[in-house]
Amino acid sequence: MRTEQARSVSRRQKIMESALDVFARRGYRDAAMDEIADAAETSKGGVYFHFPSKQAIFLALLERMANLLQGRAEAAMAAEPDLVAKFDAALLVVIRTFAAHRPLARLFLVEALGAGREFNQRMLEIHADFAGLIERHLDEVVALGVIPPLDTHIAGKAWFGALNEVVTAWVLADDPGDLEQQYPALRTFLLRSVGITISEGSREVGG
Amino acid sequence: MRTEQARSVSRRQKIMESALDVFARRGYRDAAMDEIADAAETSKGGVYFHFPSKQAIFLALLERMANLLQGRAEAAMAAEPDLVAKFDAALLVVIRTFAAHRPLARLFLVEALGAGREFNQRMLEIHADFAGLIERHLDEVVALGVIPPLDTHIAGKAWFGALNEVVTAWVLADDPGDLEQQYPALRTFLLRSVGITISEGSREVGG
DNA sequence: GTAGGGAAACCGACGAGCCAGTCGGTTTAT
DNA sequence: ATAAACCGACTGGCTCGTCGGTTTCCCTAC
Repeated sequence: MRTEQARSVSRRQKIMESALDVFARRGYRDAAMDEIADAAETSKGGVYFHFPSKQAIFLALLERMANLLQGRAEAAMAAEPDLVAKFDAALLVVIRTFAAHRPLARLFLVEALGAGREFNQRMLEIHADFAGLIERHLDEVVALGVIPPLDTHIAGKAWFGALNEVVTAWVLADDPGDLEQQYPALRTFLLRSVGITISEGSREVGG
Repeated sequence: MRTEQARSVSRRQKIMESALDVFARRGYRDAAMDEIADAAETSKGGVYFHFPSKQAIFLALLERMANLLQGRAEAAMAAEPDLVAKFDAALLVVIRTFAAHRPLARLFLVEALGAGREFNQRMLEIHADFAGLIERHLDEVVALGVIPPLDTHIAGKAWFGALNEVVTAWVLADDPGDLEQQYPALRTFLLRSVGITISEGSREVGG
């Protein structure tokens, strides 16, 4: 009973890993269920035993990624006392997560948008969640008087958009360099946009 | 001869309009050539007489849009003497263009990303072109000492990304309001990010 | 410790639908 | 008459999801 459940969970996991791989390689539309099944060393029927549809696999992958990112970012922020340091930690965590998982980043940032109407609503929510997270923290910082008042709603969206563009460009590049190298400049830019001016070297990016 | 060419050109135009409509309604993958043909009041063979493939139609649409936007933005900038005013004009033109053509904006910002690997490269170039345009103008402004030095390369990308996110959210929203209302806040945000602080009312948005 | 029953997990051929692009033939304009 | 423009049935290929059947696993009874 216990072992059966465990096996089922691990099969499910394996299918998700394989699906991620195939989706990342082919894109959502061109990923065939047969190929996902092969990659997971099972059959199409086996895949359909664990997931009701192709869409469901993709959605599950999307949720997992969103939760992972948001969880990591919030944990990183919680661990830092200083407000600017909180921000740095979150930005760095997101950039490093994407840097370490380019196919996944591609899936998340590129394929998901164009995969079909069914996914747009969910993507919109995910974007809004992240932008909202930023917005709330900015509100906090404004309330404490650390930075001058500003439209935090648009700032949240704009920050998210800026980060999104930088990572997306890296994802699509033929010869992507090290994404993390873009962190200092992006950090400076974002901080300045809300009225905090800091010399770039004030925090090391050491790993 | 003259009339024949003119007819051919106008047929081509009509096919592009119809294709834009169908692509915007269904998305690239789900848009059938038969439907495009019907919408253009012609047949599939007729469409294939004017375009070699489905991809080619989409690419033509993409180019047209990119040229239109870039042309309008540059013209708007050229017409303004003041540096900040140039920026305002360009931003406003882009926002208004998208605001007036939501389906087209959807196609350009959303569908194009997931339409297939063939389009990613072109999209990357288009993004880079716009970011580069911004970057060059920022360089100019920095050189004149109007704003403090900064990494204009990342700033170009970030500006583009911020604008992109705001417009994309509007494109995907169930109940999109007036995009142009987001202009003042976005403008303030972007200007502040490069070290220019201006009260929001310093330029009216009147149409 | 092992037989056997039942359920969970798995398999893969098949049905059914979809659609880009082709091509031989037809219309229209000059 | 000639060539550009147009038509639409058809081909070839693809793939999601189904379903009847098979295997593997676990648990109980003896």
